[in-house]
Amino acid sequence: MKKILIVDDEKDILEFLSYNLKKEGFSIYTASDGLEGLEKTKKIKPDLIIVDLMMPKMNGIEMCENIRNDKKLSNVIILFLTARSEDYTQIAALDSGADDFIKKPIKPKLLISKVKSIMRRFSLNKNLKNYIHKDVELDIEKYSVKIKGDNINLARKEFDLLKLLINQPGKVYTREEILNDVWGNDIHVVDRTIDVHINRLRDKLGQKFIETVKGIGYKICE
Amino acid sequence: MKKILIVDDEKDILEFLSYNLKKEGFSIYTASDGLEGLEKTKKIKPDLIIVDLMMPKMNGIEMCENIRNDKKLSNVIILFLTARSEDYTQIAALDSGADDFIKKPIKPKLLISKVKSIMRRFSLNKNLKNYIHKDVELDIEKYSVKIKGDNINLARKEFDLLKLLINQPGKVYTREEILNDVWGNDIHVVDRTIDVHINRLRDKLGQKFIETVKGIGYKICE
DNA sequence: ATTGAATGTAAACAAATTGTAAACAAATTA
DNA sequence: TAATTTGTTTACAATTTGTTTACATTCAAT
Repeated sequence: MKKILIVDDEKDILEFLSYNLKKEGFSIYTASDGLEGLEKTKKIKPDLIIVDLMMPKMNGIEMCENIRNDKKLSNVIILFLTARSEDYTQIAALDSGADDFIKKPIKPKLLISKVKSIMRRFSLNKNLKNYIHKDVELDIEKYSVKIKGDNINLARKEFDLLKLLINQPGKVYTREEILNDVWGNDIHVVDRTIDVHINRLRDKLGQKFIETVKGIGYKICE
Repeated sequence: MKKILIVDDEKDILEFLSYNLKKEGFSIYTASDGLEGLEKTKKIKPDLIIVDLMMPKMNGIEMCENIRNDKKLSNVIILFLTARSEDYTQIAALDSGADDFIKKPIKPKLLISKVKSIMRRFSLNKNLKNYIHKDVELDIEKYSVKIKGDNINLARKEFDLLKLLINQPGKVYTREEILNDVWGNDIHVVDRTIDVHINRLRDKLGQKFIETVKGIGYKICE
């Protein structure tokens, strides 16, 4: 389920947006100022953030800049809430890395349509994602993996396998899931093959990065 | 240079937008109705389209839907021009695949900021004039390549291939991407042809400039 | 502690991918 | 037109990657 973080100092707006977006099946999280918003962004890793331009402590633009400067958060979509069409503020906001605007007063139908539309648009480019977990950094576009900044070499299957597991560190992937995702439905290999690849990954990533869950499958340690 | 197609039936607006965007260094193409817009989109393959919602023959939404249904054109960014903030029209437009809106009356500064911002977001540095990476220097206009300042001679395909790869050093280009970009959608050659050209490039640029990513494709070493 | 299933691991083998040279075709130039 | 350059295909060698197997080890349940 897609996660949306809403950041606004006005309680009414938080509730109004929460209500309307929850109805559409999104997981909603809230924060009431920029600092809290930034913290929750790091913790929750939402798919999309709706943030008010004007807030106490840290305004929306600062928050946006902070997020854009953090490699780990670079995939998130940011929508701004603006009171009126303040052109110059918008320019600053766009330059800070915003993806779109929603103008107050907020109209539910347009809001939902906009949120869905922009998510759809972005999910098209989702194979450009990066994953960072602990010391391991995975760049899909470059097909490269770094440990503590040093490049290491993974064979294709090893890469695909790691890519799957690192999607959700902590989640146990069963052998069946792994076979389905990495090998596909058509190709049939003995499931012990997975073990061999896991083994090779451990050689390259360190023994403690991937954990065995006996009788089930494998997971990446949180 | 980035190509922008502007589609509007009002001549004044075409000229106004053309003027402002040309000043910023974009290549501007125009069309005066949806049908013409669609045709020119296919022919020109612009990076971005600015299209009026209300037009004769084929309106903006229909045109947008047509474009979004064509796989070959799916990367283009579409901005809508709307007369007022007509919410229901906007919803339809978003659902049809629009990326953003510009509201009339158009304010040049905001327009340009918006165009640049959205382009930055969707595609990085394509179509620059010169590329310099390590000792290799590539001048698109002169069709020339220098290594440590010395001119070397590349055949056309070799040049096109290098031009693509050097766009994003480190990014792995799959054989499919390469075929699409260097040869185009229509021309079909065996993909081993790429290997041969890579080989020749290596002979000329040095063996270590281009790296093989087995099972995926090629990339330029960072 | 014993047992047996699950997993780790090394090695052998199989398959796939790429490098490379050479032959030929097509395009360009003189 | 002939000569030259460029582009494509092919064949085969070299290399890398993937899979299986066999045996060792671990771990949990008894």
